[in-house]
Amino acid sequence: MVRRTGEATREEIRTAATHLFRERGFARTSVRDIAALASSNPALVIRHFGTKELLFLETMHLTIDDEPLFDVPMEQFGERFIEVLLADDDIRGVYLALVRGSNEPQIRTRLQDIHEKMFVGPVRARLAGPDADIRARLAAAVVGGLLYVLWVVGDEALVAAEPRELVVRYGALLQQVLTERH
Amino acid sequence: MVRRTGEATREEIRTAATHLFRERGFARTSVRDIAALASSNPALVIRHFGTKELLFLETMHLTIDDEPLFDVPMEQFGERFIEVLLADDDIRGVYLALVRGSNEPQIRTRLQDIHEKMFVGPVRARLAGPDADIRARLAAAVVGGLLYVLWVVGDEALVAAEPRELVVRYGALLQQVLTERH
DNA sequence: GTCTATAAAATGATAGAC
DNA sequence: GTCTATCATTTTATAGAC
Repeated sequence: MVRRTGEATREEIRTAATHLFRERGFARTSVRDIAALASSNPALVIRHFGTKELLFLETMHLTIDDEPLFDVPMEQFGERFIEVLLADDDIRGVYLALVRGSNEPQIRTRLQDIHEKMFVGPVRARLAGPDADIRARLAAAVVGGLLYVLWVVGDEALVAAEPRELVVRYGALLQQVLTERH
Repeated sequence: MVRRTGEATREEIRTAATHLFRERGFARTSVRDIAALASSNPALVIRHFGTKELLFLETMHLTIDDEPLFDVPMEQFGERFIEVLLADDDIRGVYLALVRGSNEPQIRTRLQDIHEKMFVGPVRARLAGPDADIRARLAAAVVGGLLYVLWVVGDEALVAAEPRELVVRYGALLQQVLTERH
């Protein structure tokens, strides 16, 4: 067997780090906290992952299944997109940790990557024309605005609103932007 | 004379703090840094302002002149609003510092206040109907989305774009959302 | 009001025994 | 691979002389 017992420890540390970074963010999570939750010790955390920041970058990532998830008619894309984003529980924690940690250049770069792949990409794939890129980026700003207001700012009226109402209203709004009837 | 020399020191500390908090944010600005820039010392900073966080809250605020600035026809409001937000140099630094520091409950509360007064308020004042509040909040999310994408994420294509093009395109987009032609 | 000196605590990371 | 002990630094905040 090639497998070593270290692999299990490594995985426990990774799990603990994922949990804590999502919950408290980068700055408020210490290497000691992670070690404690993983029933390990700080030295091992560093030994396995190098630095706290490398561990953060290794755990804080997001992916989106574009093709299968958005196999809906184009006129329902706006609503469906918002629905998927708000339904996925992983997104919120990772997103918040990245936004609040974005003072660190590496973390900000990760935020850019995720923004590009999760927001800009899916939208641009559904637009055409010479200005498709900038239109997609502005539509992605609209999408990001909802997550920002719900999760970073925490607009109390919107947080307390019926999720379905948010999906319908903001979905329609996004759709309107994408369709762009002048 | 009632004025004491302490007032000048206090003002220098306030100025230094404003500058550094805008430039580097809360976490990356130390009381020592502020004292050094103010040609003072850490003890005096604390003596005058209590804690670093109180000093942060005293310096990081924004106001908007609603009435005089938005004295334009309603159909130009969207573009004008975006134009004003992007033109004001104070906003960016304060906004970034608040977003990145929003792990701290007090800082997040301040962000909520500013969001309410700067974004939700002006928009809602121009909407009517039973759903004016939620529509204003969703439109404010759209507005926040642009600042978020430009300043927090730093979408390189948008940052590099002609400011005028952003104002025109995103202004039209916001206008469309406010006018809401179905 | 001002400042030097320092307290008190927390942090990321490392050395070296096992 | 693991862990104890600790280094080295940085932080906010305070005590007390002037």
